[in-house]
Amino acid sequence: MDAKQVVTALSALAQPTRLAIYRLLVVCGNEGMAAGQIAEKLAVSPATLSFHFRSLSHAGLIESRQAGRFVYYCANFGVMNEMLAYLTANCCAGEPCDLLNGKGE
Amino acid sequence: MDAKQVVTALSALAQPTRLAIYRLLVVCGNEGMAAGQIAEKLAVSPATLSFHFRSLSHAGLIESRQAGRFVYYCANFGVMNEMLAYLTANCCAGEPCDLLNGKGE
DNA sequence: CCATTATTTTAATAATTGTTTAACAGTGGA
DNA sequence: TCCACTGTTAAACAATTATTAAAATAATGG
Repeated sequence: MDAKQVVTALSALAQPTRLAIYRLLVVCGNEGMAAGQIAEKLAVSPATLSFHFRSLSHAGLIESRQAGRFVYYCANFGVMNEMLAYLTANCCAGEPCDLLNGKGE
Repeated sequence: MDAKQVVTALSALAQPTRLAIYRLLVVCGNEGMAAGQIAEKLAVSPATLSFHFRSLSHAGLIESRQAGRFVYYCANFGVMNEMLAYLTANCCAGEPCDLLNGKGE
């Protein structure tokens, strides 16, 4: 994962509505949740929601699947893991440190 | 850490120059690096750099200390850890899962 | 097929953000 | 004190982004 992709992912999450969408989907796990249900839960208009889905999808943070009339969205954990790895990699020039809760070094 | 703080932190990192600054400081560890050295390394004008420092500082992601004429900046790992925790918390409704590389549940 | 429900697209507007230039403010040495 | 060095601040501009409403597309069941 390169810097550009990380910026795309961070930008996608750096917005209150999109962060709320993502958090909701993280909790839902692989089942995901239908777009309409998310709209209702977060009190966001369908058009606005769709706009934000696009941003999160483009970043690879969420995925969708159609089921009947409904479109289910779910979080893609792989991209999140790669992003976290990028942010914390090579901490403290590789020297032992306890700064990153066991993720560093 | 609440959603608003997380959005602030994510926004701060969601920009190529600021992400580069942060990555550089993560590698530097507690020593940090002087503003001028960062400007040179990243080929960014002092004014632009200062603008971005402000954003990162406001988010709590970096800290500064004056040493003579120089201002040293270093990463604040605590805020990063809190942000990561927020993003991955309560994954899959708390059910066992391997989606978040051992950080979930 | 047609009516209904669900979601996306488009276009317009308002708000936010990044960069540049120039001026300003500390620090330390001559 | 004066001066060079470091870094910050302020104002102006260009570019990007979020939101809304309206129209368009897609899928289902009668």
